[in-house]
Amino acid sequence: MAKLDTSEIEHRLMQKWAQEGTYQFEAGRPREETFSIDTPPPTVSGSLHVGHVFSYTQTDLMARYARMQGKNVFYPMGWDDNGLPTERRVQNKLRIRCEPHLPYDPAFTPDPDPKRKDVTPVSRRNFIELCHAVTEEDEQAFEDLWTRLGLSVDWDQTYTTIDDRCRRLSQLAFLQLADKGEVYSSHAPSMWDIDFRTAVAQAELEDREVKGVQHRLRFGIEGSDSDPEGTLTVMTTRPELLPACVAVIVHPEDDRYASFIGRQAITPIFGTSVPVMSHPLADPEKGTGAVMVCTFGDTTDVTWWQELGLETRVILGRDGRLLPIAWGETGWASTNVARAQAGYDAIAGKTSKQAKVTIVELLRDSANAVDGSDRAPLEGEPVETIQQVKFFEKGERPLEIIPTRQWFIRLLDKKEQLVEQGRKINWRPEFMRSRYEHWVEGLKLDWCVSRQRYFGVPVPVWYPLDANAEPMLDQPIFADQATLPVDPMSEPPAGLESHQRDQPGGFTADPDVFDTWATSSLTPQIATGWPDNPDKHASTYPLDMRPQAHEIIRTWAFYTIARAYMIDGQIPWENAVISGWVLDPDRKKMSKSKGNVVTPIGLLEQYGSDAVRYWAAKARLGMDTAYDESVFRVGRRLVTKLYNAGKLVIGRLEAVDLAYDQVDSAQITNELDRSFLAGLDAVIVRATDLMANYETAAALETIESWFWSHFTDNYLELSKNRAYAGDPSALATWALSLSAVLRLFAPTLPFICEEIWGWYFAGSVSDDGAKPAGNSIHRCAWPTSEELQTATENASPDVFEIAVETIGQIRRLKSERAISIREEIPAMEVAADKAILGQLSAVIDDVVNAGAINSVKLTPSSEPASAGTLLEVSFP
RNA sequence: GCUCGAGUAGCUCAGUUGGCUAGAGCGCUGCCCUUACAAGGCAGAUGUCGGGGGUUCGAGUCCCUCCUCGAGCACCA
Repeated sequence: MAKLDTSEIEHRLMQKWAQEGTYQFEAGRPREETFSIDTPPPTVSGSLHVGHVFSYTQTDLMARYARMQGKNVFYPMGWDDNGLPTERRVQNKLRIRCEPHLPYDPAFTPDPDPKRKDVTPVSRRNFIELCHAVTEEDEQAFEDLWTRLGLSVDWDQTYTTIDDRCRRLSQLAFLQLADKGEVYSSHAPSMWDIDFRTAVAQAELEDREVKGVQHRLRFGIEGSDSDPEGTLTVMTTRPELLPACVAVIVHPEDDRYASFIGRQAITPIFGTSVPVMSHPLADPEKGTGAVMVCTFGDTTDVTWWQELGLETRVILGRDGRLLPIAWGETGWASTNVARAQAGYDAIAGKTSKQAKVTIVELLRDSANAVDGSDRAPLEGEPVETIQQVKFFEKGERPLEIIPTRQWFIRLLDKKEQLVEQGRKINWRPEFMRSRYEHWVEGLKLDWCVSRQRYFGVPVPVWYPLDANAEPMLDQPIFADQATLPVDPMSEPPAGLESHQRDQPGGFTADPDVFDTWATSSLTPQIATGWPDNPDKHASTYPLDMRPQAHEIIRTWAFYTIARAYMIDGQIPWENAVISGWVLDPDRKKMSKSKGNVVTPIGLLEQYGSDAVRYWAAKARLGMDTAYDESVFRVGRRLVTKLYNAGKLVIGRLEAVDLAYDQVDSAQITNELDRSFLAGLDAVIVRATDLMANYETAAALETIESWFWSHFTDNYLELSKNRAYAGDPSALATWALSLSAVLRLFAPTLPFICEEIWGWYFAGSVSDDGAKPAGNSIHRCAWPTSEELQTATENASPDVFEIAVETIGQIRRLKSERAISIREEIPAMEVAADKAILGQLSAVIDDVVNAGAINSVKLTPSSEPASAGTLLEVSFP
């Protein structure tokens, strides 16, 4: 019991728990005795921030509570290391870039000098090896932080989303879906990031506001050359897509354009003949009411293109630059080939942004864009506007829609069932359910799972090559499920030889990898041992709890529910527990990109792990919380108080050589003690109820406020004299109540509670049910009413409250007179109702002792005391 | 535009199914070194419960409406 040194305690206990396997999952115990958690595998992209500390602590509270309820807690940890964030981090950190066509160089070592301007191209295999090396380093740092924070994770249950088992399960789950006809590949317009050069899924899109300029483009109408009214004007923010125009759409009931429907319009400059058609999605209120459809400017274009069977004229390449296009007899048709080609050559090879500028200049300069007329193709002045544009959530330039071949998992045919699955899950807080439902109901696309990247789980597919070495994409060769994981880029499919790779009549690999979510949506299966360890799976699945943040309801939660439904028709977990965000004092979300992040390890050093956990535990589930360091200080104060209270109580118990297993609650006969314990009992009942409902913050509030106002500030003060005098009732009460207090705080403050527990309670106690057994408080039972029953029989908390009110008034009188609490007062008078005085008289000795009162007079009064009090204390 | 959440003391927040005089912590003021604790203790001050209307014996809490902030989804020519 030296001076409190939280850092020393933390390091010592971290080691003890690891050595003793305090948090180990016990294989073989039945499902109903198990509490299993589908832990979010954090993205291993460099560093954890204070938001992680916040939400993972909230999960740990539930894990620890369940463990104290006698549950066999299954609390695994995963690292999500596959995917773009890792690739990007490795690229930046090591100054390299993956160039898949390069040969493997076993001797390559990166030069991470940050001053170096250039970037070294490396082979795919080198790149993947370096990704592994970097993530291993990061994962160790993450584990160290979690351990220091006191997460009661079973470190034997870990996985990384790129490890062999995850790659195998990810591929297996995909192949099983292929067997059921739930996956397909198609060459279709897809959301495409031109920087990462990969397709992205609907769930990874986000809208951002971008300044745009609206231009009015005048199209000619075929056969109306001489008619001054024979033009049609469209409005567009993407004039550079004019060569990709395939139709003009108007609303079927728009009278202005009724006579144009069914005729052909001629695009300015390029002289392309495109049909004028009607479709209800054209909004007469917007722009001119007439829209040009391009392949592809936005998702509505895709809809029109599909529903109206329009032509395809793609001009954007995968790098976001305009493709070279030939016009004329063998190329694209135009009423004026030379002019179309000249116009296009001016924009070919440019980015969309550059081409936009050029094409507007061309249109402006063009006096007679429409053949044989003088009508200027640009009408009026451009108008600036703010538009909502779709971005990849990790991207920096707007997404384009580019036709590519991608693999999809069918979801659109399961929307109703997936909403239904969501209704079987308890969402905490409940209102988060609506986020899930809105997302499912708003789904527009199947799940695009292929990515044109490198550090991921390979799509386990090859294609046969025909005699011309062209892949037969409609005849994919799926990998044998017994040989997973497989890398089609380095292994041949069953029945073929490596030398046939990329040869006519041979095979070629699908070069893509899966979307990270395609693997992380399987964490319930990965963690619980599906399908290799059926016993473990049966004893942990479906899991009890999925903790996660609200911004990934549409990705992780949704995909996980969908995968589980397709695998076994079940919900993956009973409870979706949604944490809030940590906001900085300006109420912006704290994130690395905003540069306002505080490093967690520094906080743990400064305030102690328990104090940081206290801050996380005080926040209500699902509520965003402002980052406020004063709460850490409050937590630290609580830790210090517990330490000191523990020192006082245990110091006394040891001074009289009273071991915990000698404590006899039948000796608790003093009314103050009994009444105090009755109040503790009420706190236990309420806290237990709240914890069972995942209301950890409210439970802590209940325990904490009682601890200060009843336990330390009043009960210990009131009973101290008796305890020092060796009164068995007081000593037994001290032992029982401190034991309960430590266990109530143990989930929130695991370090200090374990430390104090070790001074006295650990190992010295019997294993008779209510009394805790074992060497660690974290394997002990959560307090119950039963363990206090002997002492609290027929006791009411009221007597203690009356004593508290009396000592409170004594202190106030002394405070008003500016005298020390120890200063002796010769006489005191208490006026109150007879019944109150009766209760008070049973405990008055403790009150006058604690208040240093020499004599007391109890005066019955028929008048009620002053408003709000039961009694009136005065010093005559 | 639709949906969800939030609005309570200077700050951060709690207020169960309507019920005594609306609470806590921080901060602030004053007092007290009391044998666990000065990294402490005790005491004190502080409110148009976002605005308006309604239901009720009674509304921070229920209903209607409006305002502000945050978020999700949709639209986005």
